[in-house]
Amino acid sequence: MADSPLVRSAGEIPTPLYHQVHLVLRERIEQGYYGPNGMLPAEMELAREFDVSRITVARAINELAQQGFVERRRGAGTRIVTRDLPPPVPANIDGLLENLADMGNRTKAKVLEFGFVLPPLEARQELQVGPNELVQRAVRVRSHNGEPFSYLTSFVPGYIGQHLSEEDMNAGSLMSLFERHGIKIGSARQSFSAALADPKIGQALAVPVGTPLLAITRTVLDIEERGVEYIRILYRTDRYQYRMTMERDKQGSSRFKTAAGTQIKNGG
Amino acid sequence: MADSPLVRSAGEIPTPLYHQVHLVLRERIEQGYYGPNGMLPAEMELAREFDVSRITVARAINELAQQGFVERRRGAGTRIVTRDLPPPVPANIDGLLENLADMGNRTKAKVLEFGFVLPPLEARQELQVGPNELVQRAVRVRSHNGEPFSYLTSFVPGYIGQHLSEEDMNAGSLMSLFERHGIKIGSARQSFSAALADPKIGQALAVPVGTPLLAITRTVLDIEERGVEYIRILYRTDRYQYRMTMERDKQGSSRFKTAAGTQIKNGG
DNA sequence: CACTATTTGTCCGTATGTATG
DNA sequence: TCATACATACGGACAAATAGT
Repeated sequence: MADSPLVRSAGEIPTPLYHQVHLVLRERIEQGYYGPNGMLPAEMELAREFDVSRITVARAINELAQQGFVERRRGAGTRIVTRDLPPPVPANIDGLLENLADMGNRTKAKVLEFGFVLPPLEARQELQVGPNELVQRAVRVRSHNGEPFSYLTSFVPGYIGQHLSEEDMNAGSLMSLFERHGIKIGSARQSFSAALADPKIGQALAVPVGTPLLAITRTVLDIEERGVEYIRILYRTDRYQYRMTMERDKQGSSRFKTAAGTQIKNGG
Repeated sequence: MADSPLVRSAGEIPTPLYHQVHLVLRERIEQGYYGPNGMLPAEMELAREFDVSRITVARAINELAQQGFVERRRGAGTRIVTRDLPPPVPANIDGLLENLADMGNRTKAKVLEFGFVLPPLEARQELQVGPNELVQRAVRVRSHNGEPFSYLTSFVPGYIGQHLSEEDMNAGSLMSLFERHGIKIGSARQSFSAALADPKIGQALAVPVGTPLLAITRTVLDIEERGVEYIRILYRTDRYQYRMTMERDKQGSSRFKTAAGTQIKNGG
């Protein structure tokens, strides 16, 4: 019952308490934590759980009500409004899979920033470029059916980036662009993490600040193991999922053969 | 030069101006916008650029100085600190990889909740069990070197769960337990998302409420495609990363062979 | 119908944080 | 550095609506 503290402004992140509570409640509602057509716990109960004052909880809930997530009635409590039609589970999961190279074909990218810069540390390490070597940096937002779902910051070594114009970045996949310029993709490694939307990213993805985002960092190498692209992608989790399947190999060992793909969710 | 506008609290997002300025400046420095060993523009200049008061800019810069990104000297301006000595890349990345079955061996799990329940909707769908069929539910926290890094909620069909005691859940991997009871793991599918720590999870993982977490949802099937386990895992991103490598196959097609693994980060 | 417990709605006073000029 | 204005957050108090007995 002793709960973990929220981030007081004494700490690191100066985000108002009521807004933090708001975000957590919003996510719970969307995840079905309180059930469909359910009731939110009473203000006092939530105040105890989050260890804040009732007024702070009330303000968080009022914003939920203002956004149509709940309905409040004095004396009766707070009812969760059922957003019609819970997102249908796709009938054919595998049919919706898209691999890395296909991604560009079904989506559109908009270039927000473009230029040649001295790369940040991680990019330098991953791409194995010198400390004073310029790399091409691009910030883009990728959309599907006009709905933004990912925010990309990419770094490409200068000797490759010279051949890529800003218009190129608008186009489909970088993979096909690379191929066209004689660069043979050899391998890629990527890692998964999570991050919060800050004001800039939140605006670009049309989500509130503080929304949790899936973060994928990827390094692409050519067949001679030279760094070709270092990219960090932030995904809206309500519009995008990274899926993978693993199958045991025939030997029955503990190793799995894996296949990865992504799924863009249907409109919400 | 024209930058995206800051978000006044009058608008949607209640993030202090000085912190927004702080974030933008920090990113510029990391991206090399002002060059290495460069000087930050004067406070008044930045104040004009961001259209805020000089004091607001000063506060943002002071936080940068406190975090070691810049050095301030009265009358001389603000100098960007180059931090060389990049954090050493682990000598052997692949040596740190752990696959699914190995996970249990190096970590300890603590059972927080344990019992037989009617499963929530997604669990029922994934495991293909009837609406009134009981399944075993367990909530655990997994730790490495005494540091919690993941929060697991698992569902196992009743006919399997009968054979698994609460003590079993403390032990190593479920995979080896399954094998011991004659269940042949066939395949698994998982998807990646992100979520926020609520008070309960925040306490279990020792992070503040609102911390972004990597969320992995996994369904394990036996060789006859029957659901064996449905599990949702929330990971601290500062202590855990999910990595995967992809290698182009020999045909040169757009398909990749993938191998996945996880890395528990060293203590911070 | 009244009585009560619960819950939301509203106000006060106070303290601190934020942002401006 | 100061004065000012506004936002945030707290505890306390009370009123008003609701549901159950």
